Amino acid sequence: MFWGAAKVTVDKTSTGKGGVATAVGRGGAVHIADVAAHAGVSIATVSRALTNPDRVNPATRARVLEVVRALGYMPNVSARSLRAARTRTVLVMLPSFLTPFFTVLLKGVDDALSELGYGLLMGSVHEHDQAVRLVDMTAAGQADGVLLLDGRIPRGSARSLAELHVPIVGVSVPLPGDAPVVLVRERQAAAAAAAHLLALGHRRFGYITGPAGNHVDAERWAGYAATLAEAGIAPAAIHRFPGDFRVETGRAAGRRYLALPDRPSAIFAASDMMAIGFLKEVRGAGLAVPGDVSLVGYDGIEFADYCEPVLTTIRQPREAMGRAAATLLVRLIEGQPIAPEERRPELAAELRIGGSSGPAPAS
Amino acid sequence: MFWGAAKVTVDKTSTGKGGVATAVGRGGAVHIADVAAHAGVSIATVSRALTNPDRVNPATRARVLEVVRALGYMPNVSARSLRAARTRTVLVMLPSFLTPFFTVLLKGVDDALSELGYGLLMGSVHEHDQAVRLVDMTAAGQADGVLLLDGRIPRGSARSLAELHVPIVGVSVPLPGDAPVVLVRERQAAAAAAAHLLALGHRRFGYITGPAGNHVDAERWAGYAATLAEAGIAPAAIHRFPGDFRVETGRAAGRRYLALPDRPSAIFAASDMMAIGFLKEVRGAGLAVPGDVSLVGYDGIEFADYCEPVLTTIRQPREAMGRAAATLLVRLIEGQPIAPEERRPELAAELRIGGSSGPAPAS
DNA sequence: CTGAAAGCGCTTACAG
DNA sequence: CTGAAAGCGCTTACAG
Repeated sequence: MFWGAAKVTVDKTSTGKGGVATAVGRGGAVHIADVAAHAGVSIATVSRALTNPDRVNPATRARVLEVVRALGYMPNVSARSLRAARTRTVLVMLPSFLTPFFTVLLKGVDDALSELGYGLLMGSVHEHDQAVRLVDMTAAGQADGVLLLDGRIPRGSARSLAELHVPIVGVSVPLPGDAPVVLVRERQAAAAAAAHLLALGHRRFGYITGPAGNHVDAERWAGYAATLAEAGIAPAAIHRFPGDFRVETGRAAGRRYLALPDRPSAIFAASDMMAIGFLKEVRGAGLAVPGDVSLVGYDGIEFADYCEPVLTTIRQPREAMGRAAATLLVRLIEGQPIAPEERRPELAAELRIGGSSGPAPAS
Repeated sequence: MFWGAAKVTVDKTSTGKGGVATAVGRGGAVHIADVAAHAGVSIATVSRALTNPDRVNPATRARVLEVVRALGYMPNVSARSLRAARTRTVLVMLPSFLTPFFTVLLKGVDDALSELGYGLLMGSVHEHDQAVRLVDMTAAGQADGVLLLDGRIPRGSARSLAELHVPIVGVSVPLPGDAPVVLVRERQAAAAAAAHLLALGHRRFGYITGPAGNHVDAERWAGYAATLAEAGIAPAAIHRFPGDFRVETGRAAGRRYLALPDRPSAIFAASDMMAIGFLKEVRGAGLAVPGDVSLVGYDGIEFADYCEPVLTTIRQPREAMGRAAATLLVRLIEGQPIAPEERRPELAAELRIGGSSGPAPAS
């Protein structure tokens, strides 16, 4: 699924027993020279038949491919990469802990990459030295490009990355220069959440934030606050609960909420995980959702559907985001032209109304 | 995080601007010859200073490493792998869709591998040709060994894998021969679930199964049924709902359950995801959990804690499982001796009582 | 402890 | 359309 050349050499055909088992059995030690000898051609021709089929006489090509199949030959990846100076592999930078959000994004990336004949190397972003390592790995010839899925990458590092001419594409993270970035219309989506809550009659609002400096958090807040402002609610009147997208900070927000003298009746959380944490705490304290407080999350993870009540949320097109980013990166790597207007695709996220949001309490 | 040699050459040191930026800036084109020239030694010495530090004079080594740092040299991975005939990379086979269960397992794998200086290549197992591809990839020199995390691999393929001498370690999946496998005491855990339900007074039981032929499903069923049998409940009297670990099949089980004339009062699901799906359906139909039906899941995913009510479940030591498997595989790859009694470690899984299980209804 | 040299398995101009 | 040959960037016996 992630090794492009596999399409050429294996698949259903080499599943059989016969010569294959023998060949692979002795340690996968079938080399291009073996194929050449069996097919009665030079190794150059074998190589071409595999990587540039149309530069080889059809009959010769057929013979070579038949021998490849019979012997179960698989080109050595290191040798190929070394010589060709490209790995057909992409380094995907993720947070060290794979959340349900990234899991699905990654599936989109994996599927697209696989179709394009590229492999996937995963890199977890731990505390620091992130960007440095990215550059190092690509510079060391381990990958042809980088997919930045983790918005937590510090801006400075992203800048140096771009300057270092490593093909890079971001998802929901602004990159300097003209590096392609797949975006989501965060403001629009957050505005829809605000409009939904306003329509239910709410007038006292809260917001559970993402981590400081995070791009999507800023956008979500901007869309939410702007729409509320249009309805006469000043941003300063919106109670902000600090969070970092994780469930624990949602719980902390819930506890802070419970301690408030004058509680908002509507809460918008910048992630579903935080909404779920908040829900747990306030329901645990005996509050009714949405009877006492309405709640809207963000992301649209599967689990939102299994909350009690079902979480109203903004569904991000995670798989499409991953696919779009992977496709752009491969085009970038392969030097295909990317028009300016294609560099910042903005995908739509949609409000999905569940049971966690309802009419404002009479109060 | 997944590239061993990074420890030698980079980390905090090369973060600076100076020469590094310049060197990396021109495309990472710093080669071992550049380092050798700057340090006034041969490339052989540079190579040794990096891979076999103690075979180099300390003063020479220090000088070389200083130049490496200053130039930001990173050995080319393909060249190194090609020459050394090893990649220091492990291929991890996973289901194509990363569930919360595998996500955490993978984190354990990643952490351990990283500490051991190994990289991680992810392979999703799609429908077929799975094992073939595994062998192909390792045979093609892309990885030094395989970690089998997906119990769905057909036995036959696993057998051929083992016969092909590819270093392989499984998690919760029996492998032929003496290939190491990290196991969990499934029977014991399932027995604990049964004992818990019996203690609550239940006498009518159900079981939501895993996919047909799955090893852990068989073990869980065996432990559950055996314990119930000791209490006088014949296995044939346990209602089996077919499932495959995924949430959808849990929902289907819920619908079947609701249609039953004589409903069991206690259900044990072979996965949390199925328990969550079941919960959703039966609560949606107005049943009370545990008032009408008690529910016990399996896995201990985080989300079990956010269900309403909190799911009683069997918590598997996912991270430890991943770490153990990764460690065994590296030992196998590096030819270190592994005593027979170390080849099948059995980790404990523990019952975690939540709110989804309660006293049997009076009826 | 260090260096010169072979060679890992391929791909790719360069001829023909 | 095909082949001979160079060479990708390293590591590793082999000498010294």
